[in-house]
Amino acid sequence: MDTKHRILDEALTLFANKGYANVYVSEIAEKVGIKAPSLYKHYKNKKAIFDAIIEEMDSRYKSQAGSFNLNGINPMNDFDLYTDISEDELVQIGTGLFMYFLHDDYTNRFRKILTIEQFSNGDFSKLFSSQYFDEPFSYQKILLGMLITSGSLKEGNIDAMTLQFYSPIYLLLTLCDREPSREGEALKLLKLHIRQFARIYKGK
Amino acid sequence: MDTKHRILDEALTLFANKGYANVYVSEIAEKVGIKAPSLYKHYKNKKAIFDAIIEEMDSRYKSQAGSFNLNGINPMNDFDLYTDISEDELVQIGTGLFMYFLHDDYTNRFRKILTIEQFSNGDFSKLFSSQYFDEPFSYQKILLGMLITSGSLKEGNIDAMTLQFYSPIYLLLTLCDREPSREGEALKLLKLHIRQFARIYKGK
DNA sequence: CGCTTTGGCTAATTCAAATTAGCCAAATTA
DNA sequence: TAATTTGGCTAATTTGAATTAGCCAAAGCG
Repeated sequence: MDTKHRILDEALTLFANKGYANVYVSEIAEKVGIKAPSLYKHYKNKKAIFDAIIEEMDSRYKSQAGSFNLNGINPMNDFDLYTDISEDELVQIGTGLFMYFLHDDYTNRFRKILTIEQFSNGDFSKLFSSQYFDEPFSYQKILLGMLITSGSLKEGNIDAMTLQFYSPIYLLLTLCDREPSREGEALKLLKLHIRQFARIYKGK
Repeated sequence: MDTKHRILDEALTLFANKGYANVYVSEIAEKVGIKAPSLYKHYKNKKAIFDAIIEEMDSRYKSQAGSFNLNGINPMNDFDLYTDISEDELVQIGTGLFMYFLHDDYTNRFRKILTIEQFSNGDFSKLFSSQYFDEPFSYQKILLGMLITSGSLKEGNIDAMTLQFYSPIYLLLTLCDREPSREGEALKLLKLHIRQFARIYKGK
């Protein structure tokens, strides 16, 4: 990785943990292993570093389309995966996705930045909501809808069901972002949640 | 309200929306209607204003004990309220609590501050988790436990049930904090959620 | 009523962080 | 290989927000 990218990378980590205003240019430089003025050979100023991060975040987001899907595959293609799946498999898929979102290098730092900056910037609010509410919600709603249609799941208010399936994942994700040491506990709860959800709604 | 409190109040609003580091002392002063140096007649420095806010937040939190309870009443006392309650009443209580947490002047600004500062400060992480995860979780777990014991709710994994009941409330609360214009939508979903939850788990 | 405290103001001052200037060696390239 | 570009450095400089100094009028009070 060249210096320009290392700067982005270190800045991303720092911004994610302390917020833009609390990070000094000199801190970023130190992490990269250069002196502050050298940064200016790569970026016009501090804001430009931040903007580059946002742009990167944006382009990754767009390229993966929906958020809570598998490798950018759309719900229709995932259908087979979920149609007649065992409880254990469902737990596997759920925890896999959870772990990916929790630990993926970019995903988790972006999420923290969005969390920190969400109130100060309308674009960030929108992006946050889209990425962590609307997209996963609509994706999972489609999925649950198909499972209901196919008879694998009981009928029920689909929005409520989607909310009940997704919200715990979201809650536990934010818990782990905040207190990584609670990951084990979160994972246990996640599994319980998925199993319970499956049991409640399984069978017509 | 005297100047000293007005400072606290305006600072709270500003910190909640932009984060500590992005708020200038001069901004706070302007909102209060005085000049920046005059602030120093009331507080030693900027940090002291922030600390005063945190102290206030802390003392309010402690005085209300558990978070997601009614007026600081403990679960045992709330028991009667929930024991044999209709679906409509449950929706009323749920939305009432939600609206309170969403709109209460202090509660909602404190929550935003915690959200913004949670990653940079271990105390805030802990406080956030306690206030928006552990406390409401354990409170509601007790309540659900009693409802199960009394036969009003079906058996099921109690942790999973608690998570499924509480998480949507949390998710919708954070959505509204971020995008207040979506309150109507959130409220609709909240009601659907409570009804669906009641139906699924009602009757032994 | 005179004295002191309070809380406002304007005009500095301080201080730290961002940025610029300008030098230089190594890498690239024509 | 000579010329240029790249990317590092140290030593300023700039900038702007926080804070201090010091003045003053009005309110409180002995």
